[in-house]
Amino acid sequence: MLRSWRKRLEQALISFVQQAYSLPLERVDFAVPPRIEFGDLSTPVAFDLAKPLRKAPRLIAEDIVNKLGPVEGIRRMEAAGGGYVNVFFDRGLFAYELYNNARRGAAGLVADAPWSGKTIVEHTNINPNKAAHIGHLRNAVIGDTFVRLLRYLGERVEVQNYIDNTGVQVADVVVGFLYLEKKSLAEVQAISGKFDYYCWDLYAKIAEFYAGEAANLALRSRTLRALEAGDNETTELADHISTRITQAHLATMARLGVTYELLPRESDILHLRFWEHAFKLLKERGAIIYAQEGPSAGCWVMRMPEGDEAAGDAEETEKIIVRSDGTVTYVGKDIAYQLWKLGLLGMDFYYRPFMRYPSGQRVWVTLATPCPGETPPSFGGAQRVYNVIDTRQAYLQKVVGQGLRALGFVGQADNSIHFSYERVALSSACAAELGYQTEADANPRATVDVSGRKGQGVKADDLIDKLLEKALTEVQARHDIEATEARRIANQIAVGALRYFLIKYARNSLIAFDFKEALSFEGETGPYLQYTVVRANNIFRKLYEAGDRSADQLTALTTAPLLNGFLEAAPDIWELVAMTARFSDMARLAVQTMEVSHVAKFAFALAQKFNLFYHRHRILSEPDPSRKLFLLAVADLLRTILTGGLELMGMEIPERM
RNA sequence: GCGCCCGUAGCUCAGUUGGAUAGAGCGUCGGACUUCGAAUCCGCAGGCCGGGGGUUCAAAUCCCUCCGGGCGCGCCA
Repeated sequence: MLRSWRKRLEQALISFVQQAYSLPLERVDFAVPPRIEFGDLSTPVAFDLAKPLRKAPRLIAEDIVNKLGPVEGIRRMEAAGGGYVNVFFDRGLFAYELYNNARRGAAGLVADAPWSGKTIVEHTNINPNKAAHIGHLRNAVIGDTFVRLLRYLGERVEVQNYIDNTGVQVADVVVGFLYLEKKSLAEVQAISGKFDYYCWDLYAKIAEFYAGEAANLALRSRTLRALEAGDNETTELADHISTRITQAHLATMARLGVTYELLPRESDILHLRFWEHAFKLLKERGAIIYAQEGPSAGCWVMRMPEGDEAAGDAEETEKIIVRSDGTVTYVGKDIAYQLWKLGLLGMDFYYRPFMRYPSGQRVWVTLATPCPGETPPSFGGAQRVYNVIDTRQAYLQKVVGQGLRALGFVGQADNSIHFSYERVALSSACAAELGYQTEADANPRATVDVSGRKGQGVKADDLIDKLLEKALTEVQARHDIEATEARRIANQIAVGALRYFLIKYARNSLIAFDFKEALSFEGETGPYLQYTVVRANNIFRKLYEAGDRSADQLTALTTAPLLNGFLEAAPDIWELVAMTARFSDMARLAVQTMEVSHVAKFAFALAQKFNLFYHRHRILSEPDPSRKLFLLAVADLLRTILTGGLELMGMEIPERM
């Protein structure tokens, strides 16, 4: 809605500049003034006109203010500072329209029509050979929040979680079971308890096993080849491991409200010969070549230009795509997968249902052979793909893009976007707490890497359990309610705290994980936001309990003149109202910049404003009925918008806190 | 060596396409619960935005350079 108001003003300014100065303007930029006294919108347009008009910006601004004439919804304008044009809305009219839109529900908030085509977001992508840890959670929560943002803006989104079930990491655990623990498939199947935790420990032992005897490392290559060939006992064991671990990952993510639609498996890319097809194309185009000599002799490699070629110091590095033992690296398989995602491969998977969420939503998994039963939805073939992968893989993503370009898919390569983010490391204190380093080693400024290979990290389920336990204590300290209800609320709080913690940092910022911060429920945290909405909801619950039904017809009773009277007299409340209008702008910005932390920062700022409002104005005991109506409308607007913000972040609103 | 990222208050971090007096949280200290629930609110203190140069009417933001830190450059992913 704010956008249409802005548009109206922009049009008026453009035609005025055309008329008065005979200058064509394509667009006018607007900003939110730093303080509410400066108005509701501000434009530096006079600064841009200063040069062509050879006139001081301040004078141009005054000219615009004096001569522009009336614009619907604009109460007044003024020239300010060195040449800003500050614009003041008709507060009543604005609030009235805003409130009526919001009351229509989510649809009232959505501003954009969907553009044609489908968007695939690929996230999580944990190697299915061990339990998920805190680093994986950051990926999944950022990815899931981004998906919610895209859907809010009206885009058609398909969520994929790639299962790398034929890679070295799975092979390592297979080797661990077969040769280190000497277990048969049946024995592995019989392992009870948390299988992902069991594999976490086993995987941590494998490096030592390889280092022990030279022959041990050959077992990895042998296992890897068996996995690619398929249809053997080794593959059966690997399938059991990766499927069981994938189930564990999906269960962990479901605890946080993160869901998927398709699990594309790497083994199917191989067995359906997606890779062979892509390999053929790459060879035909000369995108990859066979290395006769040098360190990569016997491998198929892609040449990557490096340095400034024009300057003549063009050095080339080689990226191995097919190993000398004939197996394919991750990059090779990813090129084939990207081609499929963008609908460029001309081949498709087979599918079967993998599991069903409590909501009824279904997750599908790819297959290499036809499967009778339900017809799957149409997967793949997207116009645009976001790959949520941490920044350390930027080089590999570049190689994959290079591969697509070499095949002639230049525009499509640009539409396959690396959604890059920094990793989570352990703070020094945290690493010491977990016994990964001694107090003496601890450098308070440094961090310790999370490493699945070393078995170092905070496991996702452990962290969620810890949050849950703390939340339960807090809930029980405040309310005397039955156990299941307390647990449900504690769960909502735990999830809110964790998701907010993982979203509030900009994606470029490395998170030094610290239990004290992650487990905090005060200040800039998820529970703070939830508490804010709970407070607002309580007002309406109390009202209802007292038999007051006026809230049911708030919009009918709340007229623009009534709103205007109060809003003109209360700049702090107007500031709160005006801020809620920026919700859609914020969502658009978050998608444009691929920065989900904007949602977090916006929601927090809004909650702060509301808590201040809540503190200053007592609503239920307000004696003036029309003022009470006004305050109720403000609280109602706020809780609607803030609830929408929390939904974007995957946070639920507890009944009480 | 080459490439990418970062450096803002004691600590952890925000800061829209360059815009008006650089903001939060935590921590410290001091206040506010007979009130719609204090998981809250208010106040105090705390900054050559790593250094230097440049572009601009305007730089924390863009360019150059130096210093300090992280990551990548595997027949792992």
